[in-house]
Amino acid sequence: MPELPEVEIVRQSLDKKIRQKKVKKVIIRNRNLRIKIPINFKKKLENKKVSKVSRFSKYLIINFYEGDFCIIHLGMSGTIHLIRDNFKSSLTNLSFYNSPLLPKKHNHIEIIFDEFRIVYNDPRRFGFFQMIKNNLDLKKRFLHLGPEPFDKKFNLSFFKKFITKKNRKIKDLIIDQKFVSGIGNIYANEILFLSKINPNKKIRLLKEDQCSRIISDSKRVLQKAIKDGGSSIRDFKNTDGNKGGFQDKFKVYGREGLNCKRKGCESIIIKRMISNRSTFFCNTCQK
DNA sequence: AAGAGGCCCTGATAGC
DNA sequence: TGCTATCAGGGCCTCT
Repeated sequence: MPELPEVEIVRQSLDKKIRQKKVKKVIIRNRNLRIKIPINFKKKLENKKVSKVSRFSKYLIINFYEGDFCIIHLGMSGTIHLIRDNFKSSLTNLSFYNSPLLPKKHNHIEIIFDEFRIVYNDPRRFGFFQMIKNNLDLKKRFLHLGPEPFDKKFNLSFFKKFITKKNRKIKDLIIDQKFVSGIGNIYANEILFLSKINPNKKIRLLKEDQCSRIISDSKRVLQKAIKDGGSSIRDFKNTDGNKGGFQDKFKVYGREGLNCKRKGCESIIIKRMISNRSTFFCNTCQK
């Protein structure tokens, strides 16, 4: 669920809250995430001061003045919650668990600042936290990933390098993070609808203008999602991506059996499995 | 060696 | 009511 736009929205609100703040204390409630939280994790975070929160692809990056970084990936179901601590004594008791904003189960990590804490919740445990010790290691960490859709490197000549003699379906290519990073299943569906390309289309059969179209529509769809989601968040409410405004604007995702939204098209949206993911499209206007 | 498919995990929902 | 099956899909892994 959290794809690049959702992660960017979390980044913006998190950055506003914790920039220039010092981590006072870390509590590990449950170490079991995709990467098990190591014993020394607490030590590596405590007493460090946040310079900013950045992002690459679907990864949040907490930058510290000490020169190291904390990467957070939300996986499928990770959410970050801001809980205000009204009393200093709440550092040692659990009264804040009465907050209606905080789920009762699956809270894994708490990072405590003065007057508030952020709580990482993740029922399915596909997310993870990881400390990175310096800039060089951070670069290495993302070396296997393709450019973001907004990157100048994501252009026609780059695209064409990936399509020679390939028997892959276009849907499979654009959710491949080694090709372009940040696009997940939902936005892949939306991008291909906007581009009028059938998700089953073999990439070797794509015309040049269709490649260009996919490139520009990727940028367009993600940028609009960020704008819509960004305008709907205030303060730091539940950062579940589905709470943003974009889900009402899906043209195809989740719309199996409903009318195609393209003007003049009278077909209905169908659902097929492609690359083991649900794929929604109009078989009439997506060629 | 590219591409298909499986696995990790829990919650929501469907069907009997 | 309570059971089982299926789906959700990001990233990584294995198999052919």
